[in-house]
Amino acid sequence: MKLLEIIKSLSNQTRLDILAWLKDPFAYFPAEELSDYDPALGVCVSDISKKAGMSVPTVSVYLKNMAAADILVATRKDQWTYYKRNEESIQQLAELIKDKL
Amino acid sequence: MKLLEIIKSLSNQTRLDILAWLKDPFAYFPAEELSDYDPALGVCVSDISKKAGMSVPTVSVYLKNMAAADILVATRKDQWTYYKRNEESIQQLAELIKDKL
DNA sequence: TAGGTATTTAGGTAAATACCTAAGTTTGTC
DNA sequence: GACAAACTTAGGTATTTACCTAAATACCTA
Repeated sequence: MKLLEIIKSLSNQTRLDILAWLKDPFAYFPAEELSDYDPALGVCVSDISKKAGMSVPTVSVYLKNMAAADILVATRKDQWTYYKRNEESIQQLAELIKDKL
Repeated sequence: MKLLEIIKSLSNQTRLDILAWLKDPFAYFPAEELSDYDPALGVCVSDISKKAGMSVPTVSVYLKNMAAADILVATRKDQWTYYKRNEESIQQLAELIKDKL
């Protein structure tokens, strides 16, 4: 668990927002986009970029970095890449801050 | 507690290191600098900058930002500014990540 | 008031990050 | 194979951050 990498992957508002949106997709994404939502997969890049109001490439890189830091998990399926939160990592991060930081 | 501000105040290695050094000053600072160390105050700017191997102004700004984010507490005494960790804030941060992030 | 030490503020350059558009890749469908 | 949809990679500009030196401020002591 590389603390600095994680912190950097979280150090802008959009990235923090994405994490919040993915915590409860039904509260933040339009129902029609979630018609076949699978919690094991998460939400696809274009839906997230739409929600963020940013270009797909920008958001794609954000997500990729967050996945590299192990805060998100990416799953490629057909032509989509889905992202979901890595809850275990997030809890580990909390523990690390609590005990080690 | 402004999460983004806190995260930004922690998003470089030196700042993380400072937090670690202040957790156990006797393990990281030369004994002679700590001859009248007071845990209620912490360590002064110039000692921290020496330990970091960076200029005093650079470290002064780091410390100031971390204090603005409430992660450190600054105390001015005579011509020195001492910094110590804000343990309560750090625990709050851990809780926030655990429950809200 | 003069001079010294500790710190902060200002101002500058270099590197990193934020975003975009355009171009390429992957995968599915006709 | 041609085309479309979703995504990634490349490449560019603008803003932010890193870090320095120089100058200003604060506070002590003679």
